[in-house]
Amino acid sequence: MAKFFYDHRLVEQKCLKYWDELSLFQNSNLDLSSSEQAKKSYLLFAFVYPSGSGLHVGHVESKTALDILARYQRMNGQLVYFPVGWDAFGLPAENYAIKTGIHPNQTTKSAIDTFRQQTKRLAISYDFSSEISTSHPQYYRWTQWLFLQLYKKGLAYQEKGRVNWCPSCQTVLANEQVVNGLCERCESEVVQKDLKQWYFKIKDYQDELISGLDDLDWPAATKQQQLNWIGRHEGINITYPVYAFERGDGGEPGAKPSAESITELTCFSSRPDTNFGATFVVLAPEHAFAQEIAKEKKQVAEYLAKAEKKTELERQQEGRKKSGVFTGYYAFNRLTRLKMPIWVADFVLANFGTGAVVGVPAHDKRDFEFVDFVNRQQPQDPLKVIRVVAGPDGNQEAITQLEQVYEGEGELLNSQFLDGLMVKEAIEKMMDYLEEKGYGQRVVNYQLRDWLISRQRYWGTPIPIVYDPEGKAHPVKEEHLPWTLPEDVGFKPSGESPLKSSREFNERVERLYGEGWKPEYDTMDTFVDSSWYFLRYCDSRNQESFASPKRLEQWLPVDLYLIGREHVVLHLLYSRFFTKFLRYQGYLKISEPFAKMRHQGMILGPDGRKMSKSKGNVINPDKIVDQYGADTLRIYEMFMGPLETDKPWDDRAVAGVARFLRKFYRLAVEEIELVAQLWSVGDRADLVQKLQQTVKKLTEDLPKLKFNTAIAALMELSNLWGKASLLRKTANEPYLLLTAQELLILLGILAPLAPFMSEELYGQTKYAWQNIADQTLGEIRCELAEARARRQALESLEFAPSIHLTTWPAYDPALAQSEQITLAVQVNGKVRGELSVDRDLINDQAELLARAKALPALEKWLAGQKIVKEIYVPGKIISLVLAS
RNA sequence: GCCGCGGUGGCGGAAUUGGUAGACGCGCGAGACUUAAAAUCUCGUGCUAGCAAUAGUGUGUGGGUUCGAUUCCCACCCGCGGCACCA
Repeated sequence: MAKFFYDHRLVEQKCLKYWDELSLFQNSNLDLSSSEQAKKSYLLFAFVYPSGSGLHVGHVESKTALDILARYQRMNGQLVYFPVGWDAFGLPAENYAIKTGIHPNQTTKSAIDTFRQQTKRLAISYDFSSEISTSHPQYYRWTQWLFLQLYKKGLAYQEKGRVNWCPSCQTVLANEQVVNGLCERCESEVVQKDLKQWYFKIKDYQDELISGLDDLDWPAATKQQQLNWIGRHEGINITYPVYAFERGDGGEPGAKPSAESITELTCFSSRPDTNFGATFVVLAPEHAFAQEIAKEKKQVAEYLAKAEKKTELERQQEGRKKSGVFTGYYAFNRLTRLKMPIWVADFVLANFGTGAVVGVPAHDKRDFEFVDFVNRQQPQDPLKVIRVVAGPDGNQEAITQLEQVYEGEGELLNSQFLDGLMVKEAIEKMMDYLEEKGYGQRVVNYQLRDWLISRQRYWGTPIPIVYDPEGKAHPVKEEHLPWTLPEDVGFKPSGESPLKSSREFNERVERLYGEGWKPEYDTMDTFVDSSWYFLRYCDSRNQESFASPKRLEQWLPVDLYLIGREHVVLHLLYSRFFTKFLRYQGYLKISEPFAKMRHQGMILGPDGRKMSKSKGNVINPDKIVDQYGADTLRIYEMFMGPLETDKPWDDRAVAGVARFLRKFYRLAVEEIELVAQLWSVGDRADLVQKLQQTVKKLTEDLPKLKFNTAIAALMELSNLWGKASLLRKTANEPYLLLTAQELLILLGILAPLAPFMSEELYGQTKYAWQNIADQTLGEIRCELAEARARRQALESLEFAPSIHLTTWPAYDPALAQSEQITLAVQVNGKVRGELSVDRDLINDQAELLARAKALPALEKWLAGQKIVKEIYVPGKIISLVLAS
């Protein structure tokens, strides 16, 4: 029985060695002729950070999915490029170095080795000949080159900016490392600090980053998230003159300002229709006018100081609780002729719009909350609440409580020339009016900020900038690239960038640029590394440029990008930004890098929660491969459910997949033997039809990434095959269930999913049938003439060196259809019977209706009833409607 | 609060230009093999009633359109993900 036992360890070892010898799928031909170009397929899997803990079952899912597609496409004659690389810079390796003193170079290298070996073990058909790593000088020299191009065009600039600072770790933290206002690592409170930082001017491309989304085949949710992040808001900047009224002086409706205006304030509003309800103005603490007032007014200065000191944690804990201070100044509302007190409050954001807003408490919850705060403080001089939009039911009552604040659509009131209009029209009319009067100007605002790329970290790409003795920044000369990351640094956190401690780095700069020159000590955000890697893949060994124009034109855009949802905002935005920039510089012809994108779901622990070491619910893929083999792991993960949803792990279901593969193997080996021994084909019409249907199903499902249903189809086939095999065992004379050709078809469709087992069975087939020529005809139990013919047929079969180099089997649509069709027969919408007929009759409505009505099962439903309507949906259903 | 996604057996999930709901797998039950267990194999398995044929019922809830709704429309409930004082 040993020959029916699939020894996955042995087979996998053998196959991996064999594929290595064949260099299977390595050294992809990247220079395509124009006729080949139409068949190119560039498949991209999200860049992997090679962590110390090795490959995760989540990686296995997405890598396998793309691998199946890659193999399927190759078998269909497409020219597939499926590259691999490592997002090797980053914090964990550096933190590990801080803890242990082991250099990140070393830990990263060994982590990559582990990942590569694990990936190969899963038969992921990457082209390892083009492998890249972001920490390799031949990669990051081009990251630096990209920085320099941006610098030349003024898109990389330096500015003082707010950063998250962990006082305990003595370092800057990325936003993602701040969890609820606390440092991710040591849980101390994060403070804000002003540091001079490098930025990329992504805002220059904000409109294109919106419009570019239109034609992409991306999940709608992903596009929406990009849009939300960019946050485009149309509105109007309204300018108000500012006066220093005394309390109680003038400023009542209709009153004229008693003095000349001191200055003007501009407020951004997307709801100018409500301006007749505006009763105050609020400035962000960082607003220039607020800063100016602080010089003369102690209270304001104190408030600004307090706001400045507020940590992210305090801000979050406060929630929507309002605070603020009165400036003593008033803005004049030229529409209502009302004086509007100017306050400073930290609920207004400095970096959106103008940093100043006009308060309409009746129609904005935040404004109402602020009024609530102010009127508690100074009940003798309350801020007013004026309703200017009626509720949906025409409700016009005064607004005195937060719950009544109305932000929706409705009819305008108390608004002079806007009265009676609906909000949408009123907005337009008011904007026209304000522009005409010169009180305002239409503008568009964005939530998107420029990209802060400086990191006070060691393990990253050095920023290629040097400073002259006066402290002025200069770009590193291109001939000095790669601007190598020094190795002689201390890892103990000192509050300064680790690069500062490198003697070699400082000496290098003085040697190359002159005495007193200093290097930039910061490194780049690792998002910079990972936002152009798909370009480098096109020509990853090029020494003269980041990739040759020809290669870039041939392979871009990426045909399918499979990526986790966690990268949906920043990574994609940055990659698109670089692509657009390089296009404008003439390096690229495409304006969007990823034509089609899909997201894999998360694989959850058996308890249904996210896998994590602390929860102890992590599944180690290596163990599954050891126990069941790589094919089982691959197929199980594809069978769990749709690729894009989150799915919990189930150990018992893994065993189910292993059972399926073992059974398939046993049946195939059995059949291979018999094909070599005998010729008579038994009764197997069902099986042949099922085979055809299965080929059809896989041909349709695999390109759509619907692997779970494809695998279910294969299981159905093997169930049927198993039954037929069992039946054969009871027969007197053995017969064939599948011919040689049919068996090869079956192995062919299994190949992308189970590359090891299919290869092994293909090898056995080849061996058994090639040796058949040596057998004497006397051993073959059938008619001599037929035997000759069959043997010739077998000998004429051509075998490729590997099943993975064979062609995807075609199916015969006619054979895939069954000769009989089954129609459901409904009476008053309920299924009451079934009608089986020859397919030929499918369009013979009269005959089918007659037969349906004659069904015995329907007798009791139709007896004595009158049929008022008869419906026939070809091939599907017959519906009879009775008189009620 | 806003945006997005989803809700189908004991579990993972199939099936949507509206046409026999529950494919496939897990689990469970029964049986075969075995001294026995494991493994393997066979049969059964939405729920309720019935020995059974069968009938009723059933895709988060309520309503609507239709001969017919998991699928379309309206209202609501619940869960998940993202953003969050963006004026």
